[in-house]
Amino acid sequence: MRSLPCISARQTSSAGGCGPPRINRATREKVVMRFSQVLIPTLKETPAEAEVISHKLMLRAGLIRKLSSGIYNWLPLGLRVLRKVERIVRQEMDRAGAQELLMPAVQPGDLWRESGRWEHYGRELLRFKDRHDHDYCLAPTHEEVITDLVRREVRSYRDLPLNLYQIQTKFRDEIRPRFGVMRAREFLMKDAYSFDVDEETSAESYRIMQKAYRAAFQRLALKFSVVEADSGSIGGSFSHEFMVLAETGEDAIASCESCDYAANLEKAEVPAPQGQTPGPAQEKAQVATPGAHTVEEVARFLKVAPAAVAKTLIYLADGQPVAAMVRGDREANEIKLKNLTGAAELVLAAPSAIQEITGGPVGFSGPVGLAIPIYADQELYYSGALVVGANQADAHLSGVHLERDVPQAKRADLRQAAPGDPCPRCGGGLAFARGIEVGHTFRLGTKYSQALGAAYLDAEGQSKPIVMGCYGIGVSRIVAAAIEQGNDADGIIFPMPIAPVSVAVLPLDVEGQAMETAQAIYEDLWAAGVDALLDDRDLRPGVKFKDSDLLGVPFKVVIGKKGLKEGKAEFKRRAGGQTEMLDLKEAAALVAKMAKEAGAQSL
RNA sequence: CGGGGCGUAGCGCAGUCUGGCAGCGCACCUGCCUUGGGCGCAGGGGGUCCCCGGUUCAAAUCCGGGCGCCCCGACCA
Repeated sequence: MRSLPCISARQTSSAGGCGPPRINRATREKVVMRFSQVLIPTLKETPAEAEVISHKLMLRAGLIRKLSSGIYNWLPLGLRVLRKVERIVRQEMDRAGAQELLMPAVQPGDLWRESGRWEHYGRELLRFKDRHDHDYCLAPTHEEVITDLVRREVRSYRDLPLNLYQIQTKFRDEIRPRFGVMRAREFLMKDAYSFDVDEETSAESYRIMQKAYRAAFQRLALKFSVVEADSGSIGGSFSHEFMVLAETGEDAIASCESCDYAANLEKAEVPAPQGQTPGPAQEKAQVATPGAHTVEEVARFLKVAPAAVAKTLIYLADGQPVAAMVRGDREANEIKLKNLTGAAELVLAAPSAIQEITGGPVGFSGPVGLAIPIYADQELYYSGALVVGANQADAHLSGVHLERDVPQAKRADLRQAAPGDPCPRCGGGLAFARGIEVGHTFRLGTKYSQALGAAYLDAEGQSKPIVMGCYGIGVSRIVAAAIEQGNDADGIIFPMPIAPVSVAVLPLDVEGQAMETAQAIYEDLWAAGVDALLDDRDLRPGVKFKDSDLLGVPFKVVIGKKGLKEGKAEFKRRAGGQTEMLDLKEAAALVAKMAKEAGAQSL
């Protein structure tokens, strides 16, 4: 029987006597994954702060602990998961030809002023001053720094293309951190930046990253979907999001049932209705609608369908009032409106502002006579007679025809896609799902290279701006996303490639043959390149089973009296299935083989 | 930032309305027992009742102020 290479024995309180030899503290180069020695503070009860399942389970399994709102400690087992995710991402980036570097988390404000984002990024950018009273910020992303680096070091088209990435802690002062590490303020992110001579080669770099992302998420064993997305404050022409599909996802996704079109709901295009727009059907007329504020109330009062009513929403776009109109039974898409107005900030106007702008109270706004920019959803042009607010209390206008009565309105795609809408690409049906954004790829064009003067000399000696792309993966968020996808009543079910350990070895008796056998299997597994956790605690079997399940360890090897009598170890998969009896002599080798086939990699 | 809620032992909570010994379960420590799915019995330790101020003979409890956290809405990997 093997024994550990320790010089002096260490006893744990739980063993309470002459247990098996322990690893010497002074000589522990050897990996220690003994439950009694690792900090794994599992909880029976769920802390009150957690709402979603991944957050609850990460706390209960002792993977993380909160330090402050949106700021977490990663405990030993949680860190192992994080490191495994990180390693897969790193390997796929390297494979795709990207080069790893590391940039500072603390960055000078002046650089952000140069790109214009010191003013535009908003409160999410955590700013502070150093002792010399100079502005600094905690980096939420690294376009400025990487562009600054490249503009200094890259001169010639011969230096391009270039793809640089890092895996680093970011800080975004989220308005409302929630769901544990899912939406934390401090989080671990992989961010890559590509630099190319023109749009064509930049598109190729983009394709390479897309491919690397697909490979990474496949290896992470996550169910995901790639969708078209809004590029938000990062900017650029277009972008894709990688969504892990989960009911609790914060994003809604629309995808075509016939072709491969898929988009974030906030981006999903709505095609214009078919056919000719009708002419005016009625004369415009004011009607009394006492107390009818909502579309429902107005429609019921006037005995028309909600679709015959047009909502007029008053927004402030960078402080300037604008009106947005959608059909009464539709939802306005604020992202689309924001992009149409080109505003950095778009908020619904407060009731007092609405009164001031329209002359009427909330619920009675309408486009007729409004002296502010008006954006009207294209669908509204297919009605010959709309009901709209009259900009005075208790009154609406009926028979309104947009082209006749509101000629200055800008016709646009302004509403949220909804069930029943056709696919904007092929006309097929749209399906709706929810997802967690774990990756985002952007074509940046020359936005940052022009702002910061990152240029190269082409073969003719002409100076040209470098064409950029940027590519993010939320490493810490993936851990939460994986748990959202893999859990049951007993706890986490980790995919093998990112499990904190691949195998839990449970001796049901911590003295004698069971413990010796378990320890031998534990060591053989490590020797075979499979990481294992030995539950050497002197506790009842039930506790060990529960903890092992809670932690989501994919494989379990149980050594108990029953099996030992027959020279067998018991093997069970966390994801389900029958218990198998393995011959003790080959148990470790067999389990190691199965673990590797399932994607196990020792950390 | 707006709206709602919470803050009492490591965790989950009761006590607060109606001021009067600071409690329960789990966890932890000791002993016994038990040993195949969070076992049982006995004993024990542990409190800035979030902080500051006020009212009162007396404050976890009432009043004022502050801080922290969670949930619902607008931002993002």
